[in-house]
Amino acid sequence: MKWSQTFIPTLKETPSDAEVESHKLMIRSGMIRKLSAGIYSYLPLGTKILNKVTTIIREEMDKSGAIELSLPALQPLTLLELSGRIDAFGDDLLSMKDRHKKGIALSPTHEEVITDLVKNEVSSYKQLPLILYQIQTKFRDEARPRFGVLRSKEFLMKDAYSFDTDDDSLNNSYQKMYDTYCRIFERCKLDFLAVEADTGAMGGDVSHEFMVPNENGEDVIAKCRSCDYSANREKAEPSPIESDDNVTPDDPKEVSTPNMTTIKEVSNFLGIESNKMVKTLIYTYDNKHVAVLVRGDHDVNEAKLSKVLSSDEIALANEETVVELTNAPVGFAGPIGLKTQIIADQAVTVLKNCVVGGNKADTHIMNVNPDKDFKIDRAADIRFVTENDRCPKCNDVLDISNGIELGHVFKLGTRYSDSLGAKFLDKNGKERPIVMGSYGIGVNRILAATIEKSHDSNGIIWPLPLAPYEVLIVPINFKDETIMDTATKIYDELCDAGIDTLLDDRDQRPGFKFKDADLIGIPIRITVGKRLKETGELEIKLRSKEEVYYAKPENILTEIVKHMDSLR
RNA sequence: CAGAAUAUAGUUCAGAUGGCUAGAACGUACGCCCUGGGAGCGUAAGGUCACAGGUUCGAGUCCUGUUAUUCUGACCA
Repeated sequence: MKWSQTFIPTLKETPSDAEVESHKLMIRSGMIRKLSAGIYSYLPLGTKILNKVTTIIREEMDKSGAIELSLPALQPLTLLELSGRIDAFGDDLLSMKDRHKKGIALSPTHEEVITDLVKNEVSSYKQLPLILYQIQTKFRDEARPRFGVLRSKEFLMKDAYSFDTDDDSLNNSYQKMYDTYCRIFERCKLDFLAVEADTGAMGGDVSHEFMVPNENGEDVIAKCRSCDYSANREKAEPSPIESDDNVTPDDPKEVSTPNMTTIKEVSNFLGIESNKMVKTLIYTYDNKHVAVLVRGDHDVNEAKLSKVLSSDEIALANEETVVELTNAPVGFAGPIGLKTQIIADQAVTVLKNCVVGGNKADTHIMNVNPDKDFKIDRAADIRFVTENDRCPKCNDVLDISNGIELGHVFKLGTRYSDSLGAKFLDKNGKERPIVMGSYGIGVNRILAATIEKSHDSNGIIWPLPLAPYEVLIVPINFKDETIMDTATKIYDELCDAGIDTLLDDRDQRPGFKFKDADLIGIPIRITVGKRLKETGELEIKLRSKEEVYYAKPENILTEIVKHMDSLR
C-alpha cells in the first residue's frame, strides 16, 4: 500500500480526552476515532490490525476443531427472560421495542441465542460434543466507558460455546479451549497469565481469566511469588492466619470513642493498629440479617459472602436495621450481645485482645477475645486478599497487581440448557440436559493491551504478527528520481513476495516521515536515502531496536525475510 | 448511579474585574526555500464561543436550565 493512497490521519498533539497511553496512541496513530463516549470507529490502520488478530484467532479456533458461525446481533428479550439474565444485565442491556412493540436487545453476549439454536437442532449424543464460535460485535451500555477501547459500549468479541454430554466431556472441551487461548495469546506475543476467576452473573462453577498484567487494567490479580497459584481478586483465597498463642487474654474494657465511627478514627484515637480491630457489618439476605465480622484492615468480599450464605441477594443492611439490631448508631456495631447469627472471617477467629464496637453510642470495647467474649456461629473465608496475605498453596508471598482481562473461559454446566430446555438423548435413550461451556476473547482489548506494554515515547512498537504492515519503506526525498525509483522497485518486489509493505510516498521532509513511522510502529523500516548514492545501500532498522543494518537493493528481499524470521 | 470538572477554529489551548472587528500554536491551501528526526519565510481560508432562556445599554465572560465530554467512586457477563 502506498501511504498517499490510504487513509492514516496521524496526530501530532495528544487528544485531550485520552488518559491512558494505549488510547492516546491509538488516536494519534490514526487507528481509531471516537464517535461518542465509548463508541469508536476503526480507521484503515486499526481495521488492518483487528483483522490480523481475528485471523490468528480463527486459525487457532479452527485448528482446535471449533466451528465458526454467525449469530444475530439482535435478540428477543424473551430469551433473556427465560434464562433470568435480564435482571443480571440490568441497565447494561441496550434494549428497545420494535414496530410490533416486541422487546428486543442488542446482544451483550450470546449464551441464550446459541442454546436456543442448539436445542432445536441437537437431539442425540451422536451430535456431541460440539464447539461453535463467532467473532462479532457485542453491545453493553457501560455506566462509565473509559480507557478508550478497554471499556467501550460496543466491542468485538470472539465467543465460543461448547456442548457436551457429561462433565468429563465438558472438561475435555474446556481444556481444549484453555490450550487454544494460550496459543492465541502466545502468537499475539502477549505476556499473559491464566488466573482462577469467579463466575459472577455468568453462572457455572469453574472459570479462568486470561490476564495481561498492567497498571491500567481494571482487574486485580493475586499471584504467588514461587508457585503457580494465581487468581483474580474476587476469587483469591488467603492462607489461613495463625493465632498468636503468646498473648494472654485480658478482660474486656469499655472505652469512650466519641463520634468515632470509622476504623481509622478509632485506630488513631486508641493508638491501636487496625489489624487488631474488628469491623462488624450487618448484612441483609433473603429477608434475614447476619452480622459479618472482618479484621479492621480487611474488606468483605461479597461474592464469597454470597456463596457462604447461599444467597444471590445480599446487601448491607440499611441504617434503621442496624440501629434496631445493635441499639446504637451506625459505626458502633460489635459482636458482643448481638442476637443475630454471626459469621466471622477466619482472620477474626485468631485475634487476641482486639477492639470491637460496643453496641452503644460513642463506645468501643478493648481486650475482646473471640469465643471467650462472644460466640462465632460460623467462620469462613469472606474477605479480599491483601498484600500481606500468603499463598494458600505454598504459603509464600502473594503479589497483588492490576491486569487487563483479555479472555474468560467458563464451565457453565447445565445453567442455560436447563432454563432454555436444551436436551439430548443419551445412549440409553434417556433425556439429559446438554452440558455447556462458554469462552470469550475481547479482540479490541488485545490491541490496547499490546500497545500498553509495547510502546516508547515516540509511538507504538507492533510485534510482527499484529503489525498493520510488516515493512515500511521511507524514501527520503520525494523529488529525487533515483531514490523514488529504487523505493518503488523494492516496494514492488516485497509486495510480490507476499510481504505486507507500506511505501511512504508522500512529499514530506524526512523528519516528518520518521516521526510518523515511529508513531504507527511498523516493525521493519527501510530507508532509501543519501547512503544509496554514496555506497549504493539501503538502511534497515527495526522499530524495536537501535541498530541499523545495510543492504544492497538486490539483496533486500533476503535481508528482510531474515529480519522477519528473527521477529517471529 | 453519586460526587467533581470542563465545553471557544480540524487539533491543543488563551481570552481577570462584562466593552469596539474573538486570538495563538499546530494542522490545512497556495507560493518560496529546504530535504536524515514533525525546519524556515510569506499569504489565505477556517468560529452558531455546546444548546435554550435570563440579567444588562452591551454577554465568549454573569445567572438558571439542558446536553455532551472527562475525572473519582459505585457497578461491570
